[in-house]
Amino acid sequence: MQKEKQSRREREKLRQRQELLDTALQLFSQKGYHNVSMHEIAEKAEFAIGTLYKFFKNKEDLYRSMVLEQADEFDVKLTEAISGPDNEMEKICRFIRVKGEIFTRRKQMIQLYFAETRGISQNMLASMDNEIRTRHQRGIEKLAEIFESGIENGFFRPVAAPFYLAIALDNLISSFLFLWIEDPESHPLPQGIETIKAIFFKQILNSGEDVESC
Amino acid sequence: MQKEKQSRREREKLRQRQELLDTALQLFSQKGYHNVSMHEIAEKAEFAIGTLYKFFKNKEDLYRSMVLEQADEFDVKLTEAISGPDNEMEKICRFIRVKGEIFTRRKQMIQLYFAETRGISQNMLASMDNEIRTRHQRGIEKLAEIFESGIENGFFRPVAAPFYLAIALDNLISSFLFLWIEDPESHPLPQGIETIKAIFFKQILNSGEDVESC
Amino acid sequence: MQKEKQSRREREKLRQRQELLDTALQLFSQKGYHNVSMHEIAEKAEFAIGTLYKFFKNKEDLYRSMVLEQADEFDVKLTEAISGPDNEMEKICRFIRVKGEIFTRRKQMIQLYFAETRGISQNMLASMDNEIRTRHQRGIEKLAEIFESGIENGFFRPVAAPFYLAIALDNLISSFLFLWIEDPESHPLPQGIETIKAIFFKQILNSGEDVESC
Amino acid sequence: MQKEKQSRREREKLRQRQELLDTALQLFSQKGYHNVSMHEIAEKAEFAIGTLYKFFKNKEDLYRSMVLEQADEFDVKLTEAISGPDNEMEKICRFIRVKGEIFTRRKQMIQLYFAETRGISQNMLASMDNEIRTRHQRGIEKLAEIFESGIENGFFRPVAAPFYLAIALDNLISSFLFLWIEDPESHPLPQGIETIKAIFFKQILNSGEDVESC
DNA sequence: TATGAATGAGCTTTCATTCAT
DNA sequence: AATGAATGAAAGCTCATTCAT
Repeated sequence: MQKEKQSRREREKLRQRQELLDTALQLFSQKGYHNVSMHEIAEKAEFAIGTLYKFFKNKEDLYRSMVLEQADEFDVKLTEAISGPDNEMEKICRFIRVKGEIFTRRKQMIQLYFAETRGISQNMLASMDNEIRTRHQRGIEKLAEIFESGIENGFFRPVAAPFYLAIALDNLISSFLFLWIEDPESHPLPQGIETIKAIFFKQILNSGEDVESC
Repeated sequence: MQKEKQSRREREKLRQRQELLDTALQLFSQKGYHNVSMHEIAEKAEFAIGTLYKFFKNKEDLYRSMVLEQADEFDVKLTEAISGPDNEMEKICRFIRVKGEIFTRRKQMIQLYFAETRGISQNMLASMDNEIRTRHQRGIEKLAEIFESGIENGFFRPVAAPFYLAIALDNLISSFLFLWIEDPESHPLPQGIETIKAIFFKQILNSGEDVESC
Repeated sequence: MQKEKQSRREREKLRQRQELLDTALQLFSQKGYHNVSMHEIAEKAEFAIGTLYKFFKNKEDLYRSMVLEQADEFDVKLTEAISGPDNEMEKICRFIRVKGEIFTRRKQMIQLYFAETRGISQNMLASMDNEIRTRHQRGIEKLAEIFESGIENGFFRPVAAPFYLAIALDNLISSFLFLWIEDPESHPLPQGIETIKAIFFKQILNSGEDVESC
Repeated sequence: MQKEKQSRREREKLRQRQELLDTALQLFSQKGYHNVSMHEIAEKAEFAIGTLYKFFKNKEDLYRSMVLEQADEFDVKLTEAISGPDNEMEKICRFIRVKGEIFTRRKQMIQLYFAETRGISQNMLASMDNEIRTRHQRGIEKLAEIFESGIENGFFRPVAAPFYLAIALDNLISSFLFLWIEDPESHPLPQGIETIKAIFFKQILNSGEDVESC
């Protein structure tokens, strides 16, 4: 019973922590790190300022935790998408689809994510920066492996190093997703995907038929 | 003589202004807008704080001026690169080359430029933001026109809308340039250019030979 | 008990606020608005600068609050003095007495009050200025009503419009009070009151005896 | 010739000084000491800031000089008014008239003058303050002498000490002048003068006829 | 001699963080 | 354990004053 109570309390604590992280995400992505005060976060999340500092030792820590949490989810999903027994084209199609879904559901997060994965972020924490980059790097490497095995079994043509193919694809996807986010009416997602297929896959696929399945 | 003196003073003033802008660029791109104080800029540039305020009416104005100056140079050069009487492939080759040169000479600036041209920046000035984006947009449109005319006269294959081709190319270039900036040894520029050619141009060119000329 | 605690805290808060207002009054009236810094007020009142800003949202707000508080007390007391069922002469005697008492107790305040009620103050807040003037105006009008009814029932002689009589009396009182404040030994209050009686009341009273009662 | 040139130069200098003082009066009385910058004064007077400092060693000195100059003029005129061989009533009539004229011509100055002659001024310079007060004091004493001699030769009734009569009259005049300045339409000057006569002179004059001559 | 560019002390205000309750 | 009042370092900015030209 003591244990159960303990765990109930702990669950409660985790829930509160999550609430703070969610509020932080919302405010930080809306206004940027320096334009959000700890008081504002505490107030919006309906906690006392002191409580905020029980969960996160300072503003940086809160920001760091929030970004890492977001990156975690991002990476977990993308890794999932390109794992499993399916063939390479299917994996890549799923990669595109999942990346699109994440973008759709979390426009907020994207700003943060890209701010951090690009060399753009001037954010305090070299360490956080590195951690996120490393993770993104690993994602890219996973994707590269797909291309590698795809090339090995004759699915793709070796038009470039697998790593570069992964880089190219990842960025092409992002480009069109950004376009779509900024103006969804003028640039619907399917159009972006079509373009990627037309430019990228027509070139690297040995047989063009499979592209349609995406 | 009076006139000469006048212009000497004015030149001196411009030089000082430029020095301040350079210092500001350096600090802002290293640490981010909110982590640089006006005193820090003044001190680093070896001016009194009051002098800083003679040149720029406030911090925002300084930042704005600095970013716009950078964007100006960026855009002027890129626009130059894709103007003139040459054929489309040559223009695009020059575009790639010039973009690479700019990246090479001004790593600092790039962070800022991308921070602003993407939807990432939560920076105060919607107006500045818009101005830069508009300019970048125009650059893309110029590039799109190249593709359009290239398609019209049978140089390129109409694999996608010219605007999307421009988006794709611009982003592919940036991707590999970033790669190179982060780790020039592992990812030399020529390799990036090769990849772009292999993926992008092999696909859209009607005749493959010209790619070599880049 | 909860309630009591609440009210204790609130009382404490009000006490602190009052302390700040008192310090502000002291410094502002000694040195003038622009010659007192927020840090100086905070230090003298033994609060941290941040605490000062918890109570007043900026310097102007602090000044405004302080002046209005003073004016409030001033006006409340003077209005009280000339209200009630007594005859006109008694009211006016009380007006003189109360005005004297206020001057006695609050030399500081007077400087501020006069700075504001005269056309002298170039103080930022037209609104505050107006509010205080309006209030002073109302006080004068009340006094004028006394003269009016005093004239109606034959107590005073209609030597001038009631409003002008009020103006004249109010200023005569102030004149002698200032004299006394500047040098109480040479110009004791009773002498001033005697002079007002001799000049003003001898002239407007229908029967001279009542003057003695003041 | 050298001398003449010298004096021409000196006259020129004086003219410039006067121009600066005039500009200073205008700005200071409009906006208050702390809301006017030395640059603003220099610019409005069309002098270089350095030149301003050639004439006045600092802001305080400029302000001081300007106020004293104004007070000088004020006092000179009022002293003139109550000097000469005329009888007391005529002198006092002239005093009222001249004070009115000064008010009329120089609303600006009045604010400053009163700000300084009352205990109101929190202005830096105790010395200036004292000088002006002393001067004002002397003016009052001159007026008191009039009353004294007027009493001596039976012109006025000794209803109060001459000094207090002077104080009372001076303040009554100011009161109605202020009233008139604030709202000339509702409170024309003649009405104020009538009231002073009715209240003050009816009481202290031995023979009422002369009042009309004012 | 007149100029005005340059200076930097000092102002108001914000906000991350602490700690007594 | 949770609270939020209190703290004070540090920011952006102004302006009186100086001094090289």
